[in-house]
Amino acid sequence: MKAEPGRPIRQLRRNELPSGTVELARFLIGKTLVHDHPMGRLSGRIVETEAYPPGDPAGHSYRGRTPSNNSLFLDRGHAYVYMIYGIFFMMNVASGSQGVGSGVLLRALEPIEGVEMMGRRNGQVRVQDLARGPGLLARAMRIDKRLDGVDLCARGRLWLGATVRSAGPIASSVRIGVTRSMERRLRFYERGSSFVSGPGRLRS
DNA sequence: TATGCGATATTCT
DNA sequence: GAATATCGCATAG
Repeated sequence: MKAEPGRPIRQLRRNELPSGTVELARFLIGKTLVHDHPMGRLSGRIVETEAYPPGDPAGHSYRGRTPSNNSLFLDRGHAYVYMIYGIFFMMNVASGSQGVGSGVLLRALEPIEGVEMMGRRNGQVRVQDLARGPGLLARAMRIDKRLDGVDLCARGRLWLGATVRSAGPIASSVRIGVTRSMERRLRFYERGSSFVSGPGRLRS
């Protein structure tokens, strides 16, 4: 892997994270997700998120705290990782205070470091597609259930970093794939980014 | 470009 | 037994 940045990425402190779920979802656009993997560093610029606020019928915390969704109830800045459809993992950033179930789903990244390791096999996969969509994002970043509950603001393998390149205009839309509260515009993305997921009409 | 469907495991009813 | 915050492939327009 090529050591890319001239300057180390600064880790975000918890008190820099906005306390509201929607605010955090917006805030995270343009920020960095870093995984210091044994095989090398993987990092990417967050370009698409979705908010799942407290009391949201579409949120995993809606029916109360269970062993599987416990991480959503941690203080903001903790990772909630779960498996879906038996195949993919999804990563969220818990957004509430201790005991409040809410989070922000990370939906797409612009790969920065470790691009080769992100599963680009013999140039078949375009860089734009490596982390387009929440399932692909987790796969590219080598995120699985073992990272569930990790504090992204503490020293560890997985953490949130400050902006590397400032974000362009941020647009919003309805969320993708949800079947409840379908009208709420809780998806946020960097307008014009070619790394954003979803159908064309939800990317501009 | 848009829509439909199968694969697959865990959780909850 | 049903549902699921998905993806990739197939097919049609």
